[in-house]
Amino acid sequence: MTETYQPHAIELKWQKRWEDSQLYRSKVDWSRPKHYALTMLPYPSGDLHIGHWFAMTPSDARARWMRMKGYNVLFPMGFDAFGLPAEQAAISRNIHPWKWTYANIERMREQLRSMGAMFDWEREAISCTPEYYQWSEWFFKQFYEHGVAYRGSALVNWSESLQTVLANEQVIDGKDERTGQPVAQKLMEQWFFRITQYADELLNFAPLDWPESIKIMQTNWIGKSEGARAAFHTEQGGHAIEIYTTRPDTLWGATFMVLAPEHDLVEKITTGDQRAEVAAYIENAARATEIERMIEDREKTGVFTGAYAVNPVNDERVPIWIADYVMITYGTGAIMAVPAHDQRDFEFARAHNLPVRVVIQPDAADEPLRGDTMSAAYDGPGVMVNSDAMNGSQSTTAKGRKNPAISRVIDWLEATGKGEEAVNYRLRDWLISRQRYWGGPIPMIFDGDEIVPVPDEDLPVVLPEDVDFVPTGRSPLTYHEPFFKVDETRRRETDTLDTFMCSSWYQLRYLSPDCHSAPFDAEEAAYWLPVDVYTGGAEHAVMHLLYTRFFTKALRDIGVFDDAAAAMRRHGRAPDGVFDEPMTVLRNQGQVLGGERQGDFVLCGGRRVGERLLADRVEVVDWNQVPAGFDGVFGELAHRTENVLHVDMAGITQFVDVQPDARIIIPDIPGENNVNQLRHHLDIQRMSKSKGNVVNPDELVERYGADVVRCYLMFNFDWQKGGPWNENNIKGPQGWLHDLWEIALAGAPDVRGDPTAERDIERKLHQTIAVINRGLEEFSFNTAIAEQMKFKNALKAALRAGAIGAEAWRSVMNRLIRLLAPFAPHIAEEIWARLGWEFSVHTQPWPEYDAEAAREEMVDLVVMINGKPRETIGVDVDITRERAQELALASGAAQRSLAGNPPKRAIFIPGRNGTDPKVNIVV
RNA sequence: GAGGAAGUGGCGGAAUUGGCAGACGCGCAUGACUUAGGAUCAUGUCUCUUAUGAGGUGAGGGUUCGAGUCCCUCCUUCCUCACCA
Repeated sequence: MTETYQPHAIELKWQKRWEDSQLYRSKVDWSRPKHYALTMLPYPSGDLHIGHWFAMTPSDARARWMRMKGYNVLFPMGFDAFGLPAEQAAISRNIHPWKWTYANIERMREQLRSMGAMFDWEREAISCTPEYYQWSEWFFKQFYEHGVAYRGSALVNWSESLQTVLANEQVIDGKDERTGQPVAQKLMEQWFFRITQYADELLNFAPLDWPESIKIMQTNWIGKSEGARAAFHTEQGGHAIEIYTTRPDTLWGATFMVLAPEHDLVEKITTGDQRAEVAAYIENAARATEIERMIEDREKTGVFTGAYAVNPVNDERVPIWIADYVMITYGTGAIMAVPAHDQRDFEFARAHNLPVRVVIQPDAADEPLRGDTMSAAYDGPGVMVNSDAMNGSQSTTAKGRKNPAISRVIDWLEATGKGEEAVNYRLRDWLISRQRYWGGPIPMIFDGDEIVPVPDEDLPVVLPEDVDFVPTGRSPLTYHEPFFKVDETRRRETDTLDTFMCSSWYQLRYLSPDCHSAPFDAEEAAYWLPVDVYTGGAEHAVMHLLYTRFFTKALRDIGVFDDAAAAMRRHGRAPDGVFDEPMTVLRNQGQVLGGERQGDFVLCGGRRVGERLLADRVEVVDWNQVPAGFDGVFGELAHRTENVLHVDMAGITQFVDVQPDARIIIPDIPGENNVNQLRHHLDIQRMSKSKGNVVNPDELVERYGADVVRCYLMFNFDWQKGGPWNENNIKGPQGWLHDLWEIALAGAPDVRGDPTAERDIERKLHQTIAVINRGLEEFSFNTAIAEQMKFKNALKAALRAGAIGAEAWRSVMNRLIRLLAPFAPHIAEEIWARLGWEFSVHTQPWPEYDAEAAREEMVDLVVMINGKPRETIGVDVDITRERAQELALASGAAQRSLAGNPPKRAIFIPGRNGTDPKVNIVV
C-alpha cells in the first residue's frame, strides 16, 4: 500500500520552501533571454474570487513553462488599491480606507500564495502607497509640463449618485458603469490628458499580437471618420457654424441645420419670438437623462430657432433648428441636415415639414427619386445632381477620399476656401480628475488665477489620514484645511487622480518597486521591457488597455525611457520600438460562470405503481402552468438518471419511470423528443452573491488542494472562452493527479521490461511533449492536460502489463514530472523529491521534444471512398504514394465500391504531423 | 441600428487550421470486488441498422477528390458600441 495523496501538508511545505529559498526571485541577467509575463493585478476587494484563480493560475503555468524552457522569467503581482469601494467601506462601516485596504491586501496575499504561483513578491507594487503614487503624481507633472495634461472646461459626465465626474469610458448606456445610475452632462473645469493627440498612433496595431476583438473594440472606440469641415454663417450677425460631415458630396442637399441644444450659439441666434420655445426645449433636454434621449425609434423632437444660415456651397438660405438627436459631444455639435440622404435627418424633416431635396440619384433606378415621395433616406451609390458644378460626379459606397464624388467635392471646397478635408474622432480627451478622497492627489496648486505644479522635491503630495468621511457630496479633502491650504493665498487641488491612471504604468513599477530616485530603474527597464505576454479580462478592452497604451507612448515622447534606451545600447541591444507599446502579446481569459440549478418544469402522466409513476407522457411546460385537475406528477426536474426522473413537487421528490414508448413533448425542440433531452439544469449565469452561486476558492483548496483546483480550471474550460462552473468535473483532474501519485510512489517496477513496449512509451512521451508545447504556446491549457492524462493512461496500462523495466521507468518519470511541474507545482515537487532528484523540479530544463523519437513506425492508411473513410490498413510510415494507392485500390472497400470499374481518381494525402496517410478513391 | 464572437453527444469540451468528427474528462450502463458505497477496478457509451451498412457538427444552398472548418442566405445565443452627422 502506498501512502495516499494528501495535498495539504505537501502544498504548505513547498510554498514555504520556495519562499525561503527565493526560488522565484527574478534578477536581470543579460546573458539570458528574458520573458516578462504579466497578469492583471487585482483590486483588493478583500476576497480572492474563483475568477482570479482562473485568470492567474494558467498564466502561472505558462510562465513556469517559459522558465523551464530557459527564459529568465519575471512574473510579478501587486494591487490596484485606490478606488471607490474603500471609501464606501469607510462611510458605511466607519473603517479608514487605509486600514480596510491593507487588511484586504494582507488577506489576499495569503490567498494568492495558496495558488502556488511563481510570483516574485519582492517586486510587489501597491498603487495606494506614497512610494507608488509619488510617481503617479510625478507623471502627471511631466504630462502637464509637456502639454499632455491640461485643465479645461468641458461638458463632463457627472454622476449624481457617486458625486464625481467620470471618464467617457466609465459611462455605459448613459449610466455610470459602477452603480447603474444615470449620468448627467455638466460643464465643469477639470484635468484632462490629451489622448486624442495619439488617436492615430493608437489605431496602429501592427506591432501587437492582441485578440482581434480587442483591436476592433479599440478601433471603434477611437472612431476615426473621414470627411470635411465647412462653416455655414448665420444670416443675422454672421456667426460661423462649423459643421463636420462624412458626406460632403451631399452638401447641396442640406435643407436645414440642426444644433445640439447645448451648443453655445443657440443663445446668440435665437430670435425673439422663438426664445420661449427654445428655452423650454433646452431645459427639457437638460433634464432628460442620456438614457431617455437614446430611446430607440423615439420621435425626433426639436424646435426652430427663428434664425437662418447660408449654405456656403450654393448660398441657399436654410433654417436653423435645435434638436437633441444632435450630440454636443460628437463632431462640432452642429450638423447640416440632408434629409434625402440621412435617415435621421429624413425623419426629422418629415416630422417638421421641412423640404427634402435629392442630390444623389441612384444609377439604375426605373424612376428618379423624388424628395416629396421618398419613404426613407437614400444612402446608396449614385450620381450627383442638383449640385451645380459637381453634377455628374459618381458617388460610391466608399468612404472618404476613396469615394470619387467626395474626393472631388473636397478638392473643390479647398480650392474655393469654403471648407477643408477633415478627420474626426469619437475619442475624447481622458478626463482624469475625480472628486473623491481615495486616489492619488493631483500635485497642483492654485495661486490666485495661476496654477502651478508642486515642486518635485515636495512630492509626493501625501493623502492625509485624518479626514472626515461624512458623505456630503464633495471629496473629504475639500474640508481638510491642513491639506488644501498651502498658505494664505495658495490652495491645493483637492481632486484626485482617476485610478486608471495608477494602473496605466504599474508594469513599470514592478521593475523596481523600491526605487526612490525614479519611477523605475533604467537598467531593469532596459532588460525587461516590454511585457511579453499580458493576460486578463476582456472587460478592460477600451479602458485600461487603451489608457496604458497611450501612457506608454506619452512617456516615450516625453523622454522617460531615454535612460533605459541608453542602457539597452550599452548592452548591445537596439531599443527601436521597444517603448512604443506596453504589452506585445495579449490574451483574454473568459469568465467562469455560476451554474444555477433550475430544471425544466414537467408534467408527467401515466399510471402509479406504489411510490412511482410509470409515465407514458412527459411534457415540458412554462413555469407553473399546470392544467386544473391534472393528477400526474408535476414540478421542477431536479435530476435524471437515464429514464428515471426526480421531480421536485412542492419540495417533495417524486420518482417517475419514463416508459420506453412514452411521448416526450418539449416545445422548444421540434420533432420527436427523447428522455435524454430533458434538462435538469439550465440558465447558466454570472456568479453573484445574490444568486448564491459564488464559488469560494479557499474552500476548494481546503477540499481538493491547490494543484487539483489549478488543473481543474485549466482542464475543464476553453480558457479564452470560460464557461459554467460544474464541480462534478473536478473528479477528472483529481483522479489524474491521484494516479500519478500512486504510479510514482509505487516505485520502479521490479521487472525486466519489454523493449517494444518501452519504445512505445518513449514514443508516446515525445508525442505528449509536442502537444503540451503547442497547448501552452497557444493558451490551450485543456488540451495540454488532456494529453498528459492520455499519456498517464498509456503508462498505467503498460505498467500493469509489467512491460516497463526500472531503468525505463525512472527515465520516463523524470521527464513526466517535469512536464507536470507547470500545471501542478506542489505535487510535482513532492514526487520529484521522493524519487530522489535534486531540488527543485521548477529549475529543471523542460524535456526536449525529439521528432525522430516521436515518429510512429506503423500507421493506419485510411481508405476513403468519395471522401468518406471506409477502411484502414496498417502500413509502414514511409509508404510511397504508389504503394498506398495500390493497397487502397486493392482493399475490400474499394473493390466493393468499384465493382470492377476503374476509379475516376485516387488521391493520396500523405500523413503529416502525426496524422495518418489517406487515399481518397473517387468512383 | 452598427460592429464582433459563437452554435459540435446527456454535460464540459477536442479536432494538428481543408484530410478517420466526438480526443481527454464528467455523467451514465453492464460486470467484478465489497456488509455497504456517492470507494476502487474492468468493459462499453453519436444515431439508426441484423453482422454488413447508412446517416450525422443550428437550417438551407454552394466551392472541393474531400467541409465542423472556406463562400452565400437564414435562424439562435452572447459581447461591445449606439441618433457618430
